[in-house]
Amino acid sequence: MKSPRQGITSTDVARRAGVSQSAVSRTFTVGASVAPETRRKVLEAARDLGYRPNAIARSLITNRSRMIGVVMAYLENQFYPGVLETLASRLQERGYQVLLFTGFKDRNSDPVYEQVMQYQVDGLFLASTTLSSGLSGECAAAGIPIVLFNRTTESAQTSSVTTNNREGGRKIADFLVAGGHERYAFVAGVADSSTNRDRETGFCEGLEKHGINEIIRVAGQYSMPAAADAARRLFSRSERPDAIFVANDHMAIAVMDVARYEFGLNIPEDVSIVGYDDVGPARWPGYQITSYSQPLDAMVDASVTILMDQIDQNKVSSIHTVIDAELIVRESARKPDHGLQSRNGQLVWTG
Amino acid sequence: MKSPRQGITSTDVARRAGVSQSAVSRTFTVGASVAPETRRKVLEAARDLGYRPNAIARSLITNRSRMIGVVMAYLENQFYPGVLETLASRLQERGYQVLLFTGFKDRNSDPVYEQVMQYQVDGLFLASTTLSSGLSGECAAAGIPIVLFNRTTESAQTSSVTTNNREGGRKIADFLVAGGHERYAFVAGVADSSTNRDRETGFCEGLEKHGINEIIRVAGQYSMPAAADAARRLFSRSERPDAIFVANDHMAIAVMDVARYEFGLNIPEDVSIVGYDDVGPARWPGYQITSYSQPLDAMVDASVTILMDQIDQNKVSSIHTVIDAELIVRESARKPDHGLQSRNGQLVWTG
DNA sequence: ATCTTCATTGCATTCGTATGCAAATATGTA
DNA sequence: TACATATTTGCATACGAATGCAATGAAGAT
Repeated sequence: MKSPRQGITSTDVARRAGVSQSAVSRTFTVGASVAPETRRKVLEAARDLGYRPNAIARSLITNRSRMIGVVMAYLENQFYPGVLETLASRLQERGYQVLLFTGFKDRNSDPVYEQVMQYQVDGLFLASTTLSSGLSGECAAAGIPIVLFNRTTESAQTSSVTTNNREGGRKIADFLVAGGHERYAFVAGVADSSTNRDRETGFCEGLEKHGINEIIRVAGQYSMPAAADAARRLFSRSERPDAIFVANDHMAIAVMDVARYEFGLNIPEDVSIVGYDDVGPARWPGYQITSYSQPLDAMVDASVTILMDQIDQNKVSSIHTVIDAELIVRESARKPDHGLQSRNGQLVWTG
Repeated sequence: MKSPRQGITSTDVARRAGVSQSAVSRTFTVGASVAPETRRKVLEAARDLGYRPNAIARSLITNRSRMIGVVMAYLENQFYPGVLETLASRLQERGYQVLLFTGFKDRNSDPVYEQVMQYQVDGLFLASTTLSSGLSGECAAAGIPIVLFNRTTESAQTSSVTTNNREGGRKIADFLVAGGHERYAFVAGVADSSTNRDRETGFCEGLEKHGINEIIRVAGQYSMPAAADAARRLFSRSERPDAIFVANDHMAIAVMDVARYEFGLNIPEDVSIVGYDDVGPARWPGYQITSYSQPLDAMVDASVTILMDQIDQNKVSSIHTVIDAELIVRESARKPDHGLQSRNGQLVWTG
């Protein structure tokens, strides 16, 4: 039981070291002019007192909080915790912190919006389908760089990092056609998300190119229960599809489980399933999902680069980075007899 | 392309509204004395200018950042993203933000430690096995309340929230014995984590009570690959165990996969597996893990309460909250013919 | 010894908001 | 109307660190 609650300030250190507060500040500022002897005295005093620079006070005067706002509506889809982890890691390497906004699935997201603006974040990493539009306008006006992660928009003042979702959809179509399927289905994510739209467009384009014009489309809302429902509808049809592209792995898992445990189907003998993201469970022996891999590290690096550049140059611009990705072939879909290639231990579809 | 980068301040608003800066501040401070008419003028001016209070500046003067530092070494175990999501949600409801520290699996955690201290967090939520000891001492000295989540310690100045891990271990022992097993094994987490230690102790106690003194112990390090290795060792023994308690579900999944796909074992016919946490995948049809459920919401609520109380009272104390939990019975372990009870749609072991 | 040059240092101010205090105004009472 | 009381307001200052500017001192050049 104690309650000091008032910290050691640079002035305290200065007094003990017998120098001015400025000298203390300069000691903790890289590139500032301090004599070696002064620095030594300051560091000693600082150590004795247990001094740490107050990041809040620094932020006020420098007008830089060194915090990046990270907005992720939910973390249930395993893809996002992974993103968060590497993102935090990369940012911390550069001396930036993560101010996290998440868990507002159902609640109103207005407060989030207010908080983001009040905390003077230096940049914003948006990985949430909702509220992208509102925030981006306001931030652009405030000169705060934004990067949309795994989604994009036409807005002139936000940047984005995605994989080539449209090409991904196309390649998946090619792959499934090469596997010799007959009835194709698509389990969609949230309809108005750019990512879902592009994957769907690409998939349809790809199938049409092969003369396939009938695609059964069901909505999975990027959620497991919704995807499971969608799967039930699919498998209850008289003409059951034998090739299903599910807009992400998170939903694909639900679809596979319904296929196996509710309809007794064998995968891939009875039905082929292809996912997107290549999340952890996709690699588990029970799933082995053939999935379009989103290279997480590269995507995060690209995002961080965009943010840092704009912060350093103090100007907001609109950069859209599209990362190359591959279709990793595992066991959840029938394999074509050509176009497969082994690349560092993984089988890849090269068409 | 633009670069304003200088915000609207309370003084700007004051000028436009024809009042003092104090009046503006008071308008945005709950409970402060402002005449309705003044407030109206201020709010109007604020809206016109797009003013938002600067949380950084406020923190400096109030000596409260309204940020809680959250330290989670890694998010791979699905339990933690769930915790993070509800925690962020609860904190935001109370006007607190989450400053997240994660992704330092391999890297040195010293910098993390420095950052936490510099950012003047009002409290600290520690869900990381490592670095708990170092941080807790320093924070206690600085008067910052800490709560250890899902781990505990004897330190007089930190609080903790856990389930009754020891009793959990005991109940699992009872359950497995009631199921009529013969050879028992334990797949451990990180050896020196309090959580693992308690679960193990309870499990051994429970078995001994039934006269079982031989338990095969292998180390899983709370990681899937390590747990898979551990499982391989277990199943390669001449006398294969038929009852395994795995210290958490994350590892249990790996153990089950190895059992099924590498050793062709049937679960629970050939081997019973019990996990801990009751994470999302434990409920997937392919796993259906019998697992000791950690009530996430209750644990988070308890943690938040502890932190908020101590922040409000401005004193650090040591509170250890132990939450009641239950063994949820599913299909990964042979079921006893007694002691089971259905409770809101789930089967629970009541011994 | 005198003058330049350059590195260090301290002073004073600044960032944007909150708040104690005293002044000013409004409200109620006799 | 005069006075007491309650409410509202602005002034001035504080929070902790960074930084432009001028002063100081040391080193080097002549």
